[in-house]
This record gives sequence, C-alpha cells and structure tokens, in this order.
Amino acid sequence: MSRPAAKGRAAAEAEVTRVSDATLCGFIGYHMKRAFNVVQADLNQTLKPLDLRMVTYSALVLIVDNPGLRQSQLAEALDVERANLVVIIDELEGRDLITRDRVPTDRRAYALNPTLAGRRLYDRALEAVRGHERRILNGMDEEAKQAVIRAMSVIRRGSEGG
Amino acid sequence: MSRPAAKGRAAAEAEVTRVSDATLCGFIGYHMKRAFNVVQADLNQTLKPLDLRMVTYSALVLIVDNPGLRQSQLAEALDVERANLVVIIDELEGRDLITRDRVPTDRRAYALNPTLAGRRLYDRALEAVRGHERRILNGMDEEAKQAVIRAMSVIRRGSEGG
DNA sequence: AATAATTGTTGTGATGAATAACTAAATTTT
DNA sequence: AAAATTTAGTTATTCATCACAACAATTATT
Repeated sequence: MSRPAAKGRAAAEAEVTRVSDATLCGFIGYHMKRAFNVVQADLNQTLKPLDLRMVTYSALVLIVDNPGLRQSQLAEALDVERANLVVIIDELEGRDLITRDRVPTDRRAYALNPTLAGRRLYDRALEAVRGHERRILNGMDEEAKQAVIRAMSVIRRGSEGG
Repeated sequence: MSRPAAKGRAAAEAEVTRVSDATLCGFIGYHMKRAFNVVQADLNQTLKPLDLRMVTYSALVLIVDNPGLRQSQLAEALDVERANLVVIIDELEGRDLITRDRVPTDRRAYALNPTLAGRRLYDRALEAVRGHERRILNGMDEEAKQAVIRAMSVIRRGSEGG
C-alpha cells in the first residue's frame, strides 16, 4: 500500500551499508523496548555489588514498605506467579534480610518482615538505584520525567479496564 | 534517614490491606517496566494470529526494509547474538517468508531477502501492530508520544557515549 | 604462505517464566 | 459436624530465552 515497492527491489541487489530501522522507529513500543534494555542492564550492574537483582530488589522494597504482607500479596504486587516467588523469598530469607513469620490468625500464610540487615540493605539499594536513575536519565528535566510517567500510566491503565 | 522507622515497626503487627508501591513509583524504570509488560503482552497477542513473535516480527520488518542485509548485520540491529539469530532466520525461511541467498562477493555470508509472502505478511503485521499501538496508547496525544520517544532516546544515547 | 579475523552454525548451560500437582489450613456448603 | 471447595505456600517439570564456547568455511592481513 504505502511502501514504495520499487525501492525494495532495487536495493535487494546492492550492499546494505546502514541498516534502517525507520519503520520500527514509528512505534512507541520499539523505543520502549530498546530503552528498557538499557535501563535493565544498567540497573542490574548497579545492584550486582549488593547481590541483588531487579526482582529481589523490588521484593525487598515492597517488604520494607509493607511489613507483614503475605507472599500471595507480594506475588500479585510484583506480578509474578506465587510459585516463582518462593525461590525469591527463599533467597532473601537465606540471607537474613527478611523473615517468614507464621500468622496466628491464618496458619497457612506467612507474614513477610524485614530484618535490620534487610532495612539497611534497603537503604543502600535505594541510594544506589537513585544514582542509577540520575545516570540513565542524564539530566532529563522534571517535566520530561513526568510526561514519561503519565504516558506509562496511560498504557498501564488501559490494560485494566478492558 | 528519610524513612519514618516508627511507621514500619507499628505496621508490622497489623494486616496489610493495600500493598503500597509508592517507593518504587518514584523511579522511572519501575513505570517503564510495568508499562512495557503490558505492551509486550498485547503485542504478542496481536501477532499470534500471524504466527509471529516480537523478534520474528522485528526481523521480518528489518529484512523487508533492508533487503540483502547479512545475518550479522541483522543480529547487530536486533541486538541479539549471531548464534541465536540462526533459529529465528530458520523459522522465517522455513515458512518461505524470506530467502537466504549466497553472496557472490563473500561466500561466507548470506543475503537475506523477503519473498512475496514475506512482504504480504509484513503489510498485514504492520497494520496489526498499528492497531495495537492505537489500542495501548488509547488516545494519547501526539505531543505526549513525541515526549516519550525523546525520553527513550535520551536513555538510549546515554548508554553509547559512556 | 601463514596467521588472523569474519560469517554462519551447532551445542550447551544458566536463567526465567508458566503450569500442574501436592500439603496444610481455612472457608463454605450441605 | 461432615464434606466439599477454596486458599496459601511449596515442589517439580516444562518451555523459551539467552550467553558462551567451539567449530568449519571463507576472507583479510602480514
């Protein structure tokens, strides 16, 4: 329809010197993926000295901010399967960053609570991640940041209310 | 430092009714991840009827837009390992969407070219993905879109020039 | 000619996410 | 109260993805 067919045919014979991603650049999702790859890579490097990954970091933050929450609540908040959360919690508990406390009123459930070491690591991790964001956003002004947050929220909302 | 310790201790005893992700919401990366998850899920659903995944779709687009490019060029453009690109190309070739043509001037290399079926699927996929973006962006104005693209570019650039 | 580098390929191991099946405990139904 | 259903956490399995090493064929370098 809109694609100039002649160009494609002609170019097929010649050498491709510079690969054009112009079509993909027309999509927001493409830009998001490329940018997020960068963010993820840098964040994981940032967290490596603290022996944390993205998920363990997020889990720790949510546990410190919401002490006493259940594993199922955390799983839902993190958007991971309950089953897959187990190993994450195992890791944090094994490092004495959190405790699994039985809930007297519901003996099926565990209440997750941070230890002192967990809170200390939380503080260190938060500082590190703030630095990471300063680095990757590289002087982006506040207005631009807010615009991104608004846009991301629009995308997230859209998936809820079908 | 800035965290009100008393709140954490007190709340540890009570039930957690609503899980707060306020701390994580302070980070752009968190919003990006959550939003990108939505995008990825919807995009994969969108491409499923065409038997395409994100990577095979991107690969097809780049091959149609850059006919004759080498596998190594495509691998670099897609940011995947040459080794891992092989199976992707195998799939597209197996479905007769592209051809691997030996390059006379360099008999190590293959030139990737779309078939007619490949170009047809390209057109259909592009239309589908445009619909997908319209859906997830849900009436976001052009200015906001451009702001996102600019911001994502800032993040991407930052990772190149160290 | 000898050596090094490049292109595509194969295989493997680590990782992550999705699923089913299970135990224990709570809740609902009968 | 007994039975059935649901829920919380766990285990194991499968599957896809990805990084890495090693390799053959070809080209480039010295």
